[in-house]
Amino acid sequence: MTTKAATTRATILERAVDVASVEGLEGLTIGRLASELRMSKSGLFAHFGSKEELQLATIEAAAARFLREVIAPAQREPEGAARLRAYCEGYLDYLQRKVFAGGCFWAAAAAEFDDRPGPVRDAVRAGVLGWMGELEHQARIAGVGDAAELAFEAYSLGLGANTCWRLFADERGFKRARAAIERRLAELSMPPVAHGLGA
Amino acid sequence: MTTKAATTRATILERAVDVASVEGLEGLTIGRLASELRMSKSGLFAHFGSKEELQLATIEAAAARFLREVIAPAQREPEGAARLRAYCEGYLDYLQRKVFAGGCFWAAAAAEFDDRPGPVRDAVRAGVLGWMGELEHQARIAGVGDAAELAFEAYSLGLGANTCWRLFADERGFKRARAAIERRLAELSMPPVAHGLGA
DNA sequence: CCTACCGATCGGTAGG
DNA sequence: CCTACCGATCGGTAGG
Repeated sequence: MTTKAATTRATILERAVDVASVEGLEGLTIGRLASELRMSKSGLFAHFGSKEELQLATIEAAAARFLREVIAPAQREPEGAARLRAYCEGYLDYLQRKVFAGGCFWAAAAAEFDDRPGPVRDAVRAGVLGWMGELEHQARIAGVGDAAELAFEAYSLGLGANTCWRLFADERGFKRARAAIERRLAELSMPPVAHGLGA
Repeated sequence: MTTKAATTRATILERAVDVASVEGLEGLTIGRLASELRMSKSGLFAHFGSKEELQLATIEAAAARFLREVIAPAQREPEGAARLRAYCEGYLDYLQRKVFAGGCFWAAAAAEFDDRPGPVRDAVRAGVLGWMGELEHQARIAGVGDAAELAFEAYSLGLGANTCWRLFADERGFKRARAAIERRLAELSMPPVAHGLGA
């Protein structure tokens, strides 16, 4: 039954996403994944046809999980500043909730493939671009002058919090990222003239 | 001669650092490194004794390069705000100058090993901690209230610029990181009372 | 989805 | 620093 095959495929990919978030998309080996799932290597392999296709399918599954856990909940907030804040909060929450076993899947995949041209890099790029695009879009709606600048800052603070937490087991990165974002958002409600003070 | 062996070892490690910044410390294989350097695998291997020792030596060599290219030049500036700014500028410069073939060695190594306990992770941790510690130390001397917060922000913006540059070939991250840091440093010269406005 | 197998490459060793 | 080799694992295939 094609339904059963689809279920098996989904089971494989849920595990693949967590393995890849810890060991990387290259460290995600077919043999290891198969033995963890108590399947034969070739049985698992048949669902994808090549390691690259497995990597691409894993990225797709990670995107679906990120959408479900971070993007969609924030979309209950009205567009603009409220949704932008919800994205930032939601991202930090998603790290703390360990939605992926090894911290942010995208941060790991981006660092791993950012210098290796090919379909895998393109897929990672599309995922990260989508996230940064959402941040920028909401910043623009919120009336931020340089929305791309704010999106870059929010994105960067998320990366920093992820590194602090995974590398140092230091949860203070979450608080620090929140503080930086809140300070930045607070500035937005200041009258434009106030911005000239320090310049 | 022990001198010749040391020279060979240094040559190996210079290459290893660049390979690792692109392919990762796990993707740094002894066979590949040997063939690139036109050495036998076992000849290269003999310098280190295990792959883990090669990885640790590679991290050491990367630390020396980072010290030479980023830390040391900034240390010509007086301690405090000037040196903090020099660290940030120097870091962004070092990315643009392609001091490592694959962008920031530390960003790549941290993402790769942040979930894998062991000596390699410990060494990466020590390197990143040293960098963040420098930032925090100078922020403290500059009289910043929450020096750790500022160090976290500066560190994060560097990570973000690195990702933009490597993943998207987007140089605007450098400008954006500089803008964010300059805005933040500009706030520091404002009278304390001004900080209360947005709170 | 399985067993059985392929060539290539991995980290590492023996012996010089 | 070399040649020659080891067992294990890699991605992938044949055939069912």
